[in-house]
Amino acid sequence: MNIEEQVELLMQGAEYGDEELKKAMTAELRERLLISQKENRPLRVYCGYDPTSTDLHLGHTITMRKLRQFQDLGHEVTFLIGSYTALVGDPSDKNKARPILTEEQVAENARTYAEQAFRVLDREKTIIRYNGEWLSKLTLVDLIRLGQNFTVQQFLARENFANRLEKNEPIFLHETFYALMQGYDATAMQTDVQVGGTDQLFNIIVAGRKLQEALGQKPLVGVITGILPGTDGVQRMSKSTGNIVPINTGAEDMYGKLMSIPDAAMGKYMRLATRWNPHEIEAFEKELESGKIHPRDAKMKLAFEITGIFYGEADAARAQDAFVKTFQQKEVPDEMPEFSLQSGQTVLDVILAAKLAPSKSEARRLLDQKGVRLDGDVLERGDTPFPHPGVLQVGKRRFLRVK
RNA sequence: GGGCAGUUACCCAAGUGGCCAAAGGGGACUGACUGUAAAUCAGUUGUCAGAAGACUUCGGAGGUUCGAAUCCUUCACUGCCCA
Repeated sequence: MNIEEQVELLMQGAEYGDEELKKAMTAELRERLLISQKENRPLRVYCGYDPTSTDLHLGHTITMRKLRQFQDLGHEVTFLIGSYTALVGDPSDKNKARPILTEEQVAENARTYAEQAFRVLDREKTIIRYNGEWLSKLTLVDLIRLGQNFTVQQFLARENFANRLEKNEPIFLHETFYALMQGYDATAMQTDVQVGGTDQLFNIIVAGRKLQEALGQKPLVGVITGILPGTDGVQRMSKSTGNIVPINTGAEDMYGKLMSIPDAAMGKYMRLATRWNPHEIEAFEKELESGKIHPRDAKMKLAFEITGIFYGEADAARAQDAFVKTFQQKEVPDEMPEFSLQSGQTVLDVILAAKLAPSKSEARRLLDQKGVRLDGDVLERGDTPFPHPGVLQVGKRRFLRVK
């Protein structure tokens, strides 16, 4: 791959919210890649992760995908665990301050976090570090010196602080430390390139670069990945919005969730979550536009690709198969939980006992809405004894083999 | 430290004594249709009861009242203004 193609790939899906900044970063990246090639020295690339939760979703992995691209091009990638920054809680893109975690929680989370990350990253080529390594050594004097590089106004100008100020929501003093700490990470590792989401723009472009300059280092290139919309296709994927594609709930679930994204969101998913390069995506979109490829089939290909990244091709194929059978041919899936019918149990009892609905009222509602079927026939009543063994379907997706 | 405002269901948000299990929006769920768990349309969305109905819920705890999400006291948390 020549340098120009590399730049194109590495900037795929990047968003800066400002054309000038994007141009500047693209130019700096090109320059660094050229130097790297000439000096035969890999670039030092990192992205920091705060192990504030253990359940990763697809949105968490887009920066990992970006790191992987650097890895595949032979650069040195550090998976930085924000063991210390997590103690502060990143105020970025939050309308509320994050809860502060204990050191034990952070350590525990970090382990599971890294484990899941290796489904995207190349384990052999990844350096794992903890920023407590250097942050724990900073003294109060050091912190004061770092603080001298910034003004309160710079922080207040940040969108998320400005928003909170506007809405009369609290901004805690310790939240301002976060950017300083993250900026210090960049200097401690003598970073060439830092990857992060748009919510990290300030931390990377302002804090990181500025501190590096102050300490006599060449300011890093920030690769700011765009936002991956959730399954609703509009809002950013996040747990609190409830629109996530979890990466740990099985191939079938992932495949299905991906098939539920709106057609319009496919472009973002291709650019941010797949292994496809810019040319492949362009060609793919052309086929889609010209009608050569059906949107449904396009989405299936996309779902297959992403599921394959996390579970391998074999499992992705099985998931696709199950999806086609269940939703396109409306067949009953091969595998489903089983339930042994006990004498005297009513339809409601079975639904509840098998946890197909959270409460009796909910189960009744499903019955009323004709959402409960036994071997394909709609069950109208819930208070009657369970008719006969068979396949019980609740809604479109929940199946139970009653014996 | 003083004054004022706020805390409502998964989230946002209306409600200022009975007509409130609580408007509206988002999300979620179900059905129809389809190209798919896209889009669109319709419906549902506290718990229990076959139903009539009963019970629990509006930051926590007490109280006033025949009756409280709504009034009072107090505690906790948050914001604003003043110091």
